[in-house]
Amino acid sequence: MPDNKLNSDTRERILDVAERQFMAHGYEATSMRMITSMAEVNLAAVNYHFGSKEGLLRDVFRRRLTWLNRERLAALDALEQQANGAPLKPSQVLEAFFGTLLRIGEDESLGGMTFLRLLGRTLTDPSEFIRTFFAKEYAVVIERYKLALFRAVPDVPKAEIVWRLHFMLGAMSYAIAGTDILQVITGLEIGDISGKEEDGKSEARRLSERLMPFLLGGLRAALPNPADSYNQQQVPLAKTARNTSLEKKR
Amino acid sequence: MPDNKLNSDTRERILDVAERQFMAHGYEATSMRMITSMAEVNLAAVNYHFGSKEGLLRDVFRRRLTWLNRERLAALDALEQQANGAPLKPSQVLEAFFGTLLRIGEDESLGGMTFLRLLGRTLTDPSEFIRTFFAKEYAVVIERYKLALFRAVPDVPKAEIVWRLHFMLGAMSYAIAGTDILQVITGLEIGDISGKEEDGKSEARRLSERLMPFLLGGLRAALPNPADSYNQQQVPLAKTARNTSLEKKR
DNA sequence: CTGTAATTCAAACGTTCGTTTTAATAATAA
DNA sequence: TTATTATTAAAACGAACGTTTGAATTACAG
Repeated sequence: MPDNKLNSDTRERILDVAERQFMAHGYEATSMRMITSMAEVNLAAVNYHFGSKEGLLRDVFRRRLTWLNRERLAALDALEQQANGAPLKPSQVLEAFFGTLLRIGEDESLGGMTFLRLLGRTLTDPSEFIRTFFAKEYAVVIERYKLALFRAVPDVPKAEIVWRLHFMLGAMSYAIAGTDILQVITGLEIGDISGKEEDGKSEARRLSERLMPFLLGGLRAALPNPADSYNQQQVPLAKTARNTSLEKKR
Repeated sequence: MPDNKLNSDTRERILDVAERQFMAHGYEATSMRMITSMAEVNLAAVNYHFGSKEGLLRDVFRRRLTWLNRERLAALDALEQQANGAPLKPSQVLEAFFGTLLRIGEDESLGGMTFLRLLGRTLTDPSEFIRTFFAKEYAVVIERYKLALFRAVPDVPKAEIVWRLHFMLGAMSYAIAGTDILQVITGLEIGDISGKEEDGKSEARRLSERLMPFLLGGLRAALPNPADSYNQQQVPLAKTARNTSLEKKR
C-alpha cells in the first residue's frame, strides 16, 4: 500500500472522472465500473490507489478543500491585518468566504463548476461518513469566520448570526448545486440571463454578483420581533381546505 | 395490478417507513429490503402497490405535495382577495410560501420534520427522474408566487427577483435538510438554542422565526452596483501578499 | 355459500455491486 | 545486470440489489 508519492497520472485521471460522475449522478449511483472504464484504467485501480470507494470520495474532496481552506484563512488574515484590530465590514467577511469559494468555479484547475456543484450537493448527503468528514474538514475555517462575523455585525446577537451563517451556506450551496432542478423550478429567465456563454468563465461571476447582495441583506436584516408569531397572523385567511394530506383521489 | 382503491394499511405503512428511510439514508442507499422489513410487510409488497422503487418515491412525495400545493395556492388566493387588487407586502408573500411549508414541520400528520428534511435533501438530487418530477409538481405554484413577488417588490428587477427566489429556496431547503451536518459545521450554539424540546412542535417554529427575517432582508437587499464588480474591490487591500479575489495566484 | 378479485407470501430470478486474489508488467535501486 | 518495489491486468468472489413468479390466503360481492 503506497498512499504517498506523486501522482501516477492514473490517480489523477480517476479523481477527475470520479469528481464529474459523483457530481452528475451522486455518490451511491456512481459505480466503480463507470469510473474506471471512463478513466480507462483497470477496475482494481481505485482500490489500489484509494483503498475503497469511500477513500476515493474522500480524496476527491481533499485535493480541492485543502486549497480552499488555506485560501479562506489567508483571505481573512489579510483583511484583519490590514484592518489593524478594527472589525471588518460584513461585506468583506462574506467576500472572503464566498468569493474565495466562487473563484473555484472560474478556475478549471481548481475544480471549476463541476466541483462546486459536487460540493453543494454533497453537503446535504445524509451518510454518516460524509457528515463527519465535512465537519472535521470545515471546523477550523468556520470557527474563524464565525468570530469575524460576530465582530463585523455587533448589533445582531451571536446566536442569530450563527443561524444566518447557516442560511447563507444553504443559499450558496443550493444556488451552485441546483443549476438543474431549481433553474427549472424557478423558470427559464435565469437561463436567459446566463445565456450559455458570453465569456468563458462568467457563470461563477454572475452568480457571485447576485448572491453577495442577497447574503448581505439577509445577514444584516432586522431582528425578528419576539412579539408576533410569524405563523398565525400574517395570513389572515379562512380555514382553507382541511383534509390532512392523503386519501381521497384514486 | 390494482393501483386504485383505498389504503390497505400496508400501503400506508410502507410510505411512512420509506419516507423516514429515504430521509435518513437517501434514495439510492435505502434498499427495498430495509423498507419492507421495517414496515413488516412482504418484500414484494412495494412492487405490488407502487410498481417499482421509483414509484414508491414518487408516491411518498405525492401524498405530501398535493396538500402543500393546494395550501400554498389557497394562502395566496386569500391574501390577494383581501388585498383587493393592491400588491401584497413581501412579507406576506414569503409567509404564505415558506410559512405554509414550515407548517408541515409542526404537524406529524402532514409529514413533520421528517418529510421537510427529505424534501430539502431531495431537491439537490441529480437524478433525472427526480428533477423532472419536481419541475412538474412545482411549476404552477412557483409561477403564481413569482408573479406575486414581481408586484410585491416592484423596485427590484424581475430577473433579480427570480435569482433571489432561487436563493431563498436554497436557504430554506438547506436550513431544513442540514440539521445534521450544517449544525455541526456552524457549531453547537444552534443545538443549545433548539435545546431538544421545550414544547412538542417548536423546531419548525423556531426555524421560521429566524428564517423569515433573513429571507426578507435578502429579497429586498440593495441592488448590486453594476459599476463595481464584487470580486475586485470590496476587499480593498493592497496587491501585497494578498491577491484580491480571483485569478492571479498559483 | 360460492366464486372472483385483491392481497400476501416464500422463493427464486438475473444483474450489478465493491472488493479481493493472483499473476504479469513496469519502474527503480543496488 | 539483478533484486525489489510499485503498478497494472484479468478474473473471480460473495453479497446485495430490484424485480418477478406462482401459489396461498384473504376480502368481499352475488
